[in-house]
Amino acid sequence: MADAYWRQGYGDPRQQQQQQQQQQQQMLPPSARALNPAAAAAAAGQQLQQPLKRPRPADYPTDLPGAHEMAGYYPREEDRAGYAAVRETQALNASYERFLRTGQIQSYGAGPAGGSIRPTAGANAGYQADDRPVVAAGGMDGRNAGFGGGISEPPLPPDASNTLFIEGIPTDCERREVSHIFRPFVGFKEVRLVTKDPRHPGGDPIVLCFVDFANAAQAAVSMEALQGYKFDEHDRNSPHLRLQFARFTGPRGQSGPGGGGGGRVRR
DNA sequence: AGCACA
Repeated sequence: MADAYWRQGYGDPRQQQQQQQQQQQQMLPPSARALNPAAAAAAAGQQLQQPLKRPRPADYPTDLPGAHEMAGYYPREEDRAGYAAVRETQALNASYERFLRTGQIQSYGAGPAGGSIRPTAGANAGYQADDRPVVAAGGMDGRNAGFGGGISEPPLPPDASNTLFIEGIPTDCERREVSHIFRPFVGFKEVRLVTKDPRHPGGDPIVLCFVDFANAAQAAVSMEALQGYKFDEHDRNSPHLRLQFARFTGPRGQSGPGGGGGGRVRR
C-alpha cells in the first residue's frame, strides 16, 4: 500500500515540484501568468532554479500544501533514515539490531497508536511526548487501556523508573554523543554523565550515565531498544551498553512534569 | 561490578 503511494510519484521531489507547478499554472489566471516570469517559464517547460521563491499574487491560495513542504518532506525523511522510510518498524530495527534480534518488546506504549519507539530522527522529536496523553504508560492507572492500534503493552517491571542507568559508555564519550543515541526516543529528556574513579588503581575511569525520560514506559522502550548497543558497530570488542532502570535515590527521578506520571511504578 | 543530579 505504501508502495502504491510512493509509486504515484509523491516520493520523487522533482516530480513533486513539477506537479505543483502544473497545478499552480492551472490556477493562475492568464493575466497573472503573464505578469509572472517564473510561471511563464514553467509553462514553457523550462527548468526553474528556484521555483518555490517566485512571487505570487496576493490572493494566491494559501491553503494548498506548500510545495516546499511537500517536496522537502519525503526526501528529507529518506535521507535521514538512509533508506526508504516506508515503515517505521523497519527503520527502528535497522538501527538497533539488538531490538531486532530479541524482538521482545513490541511496544511499551506511550505514543501514538502503533508508534511509540519511533526514532523520528529529527529535531525535537522526543519532546512531543510530553504533552501527548501517555496512554497506558508508566505507572498510570490506565495501564493496558486499549488505544488506537490495539497494541497491548507488556507490564512494566515493578522497579521501573523514568530514569535509566547506563554502563558501558567509553570514557572518551561525551555527553553530546550519548545524547545522539537517546534523543530520538520519545519521551527523552536529559542525559547526565558521571565519571567514576576506577576501583583498582591503574584502571581506566568508568563513565556512568543517567538518562531521564518523561515516564517509565518510555524509558523501558529505550532500554529494550538500546540494550547491548555497540558503540563501534564494526568493532568486535566494542563496548556494549548495559541499561537498567536507575535506582531511586531522590525526588528528581521520581515524578515527571506530568504531575504524578512517571517515576516508580506503583500498584 | 559500578547509581548522580536536586
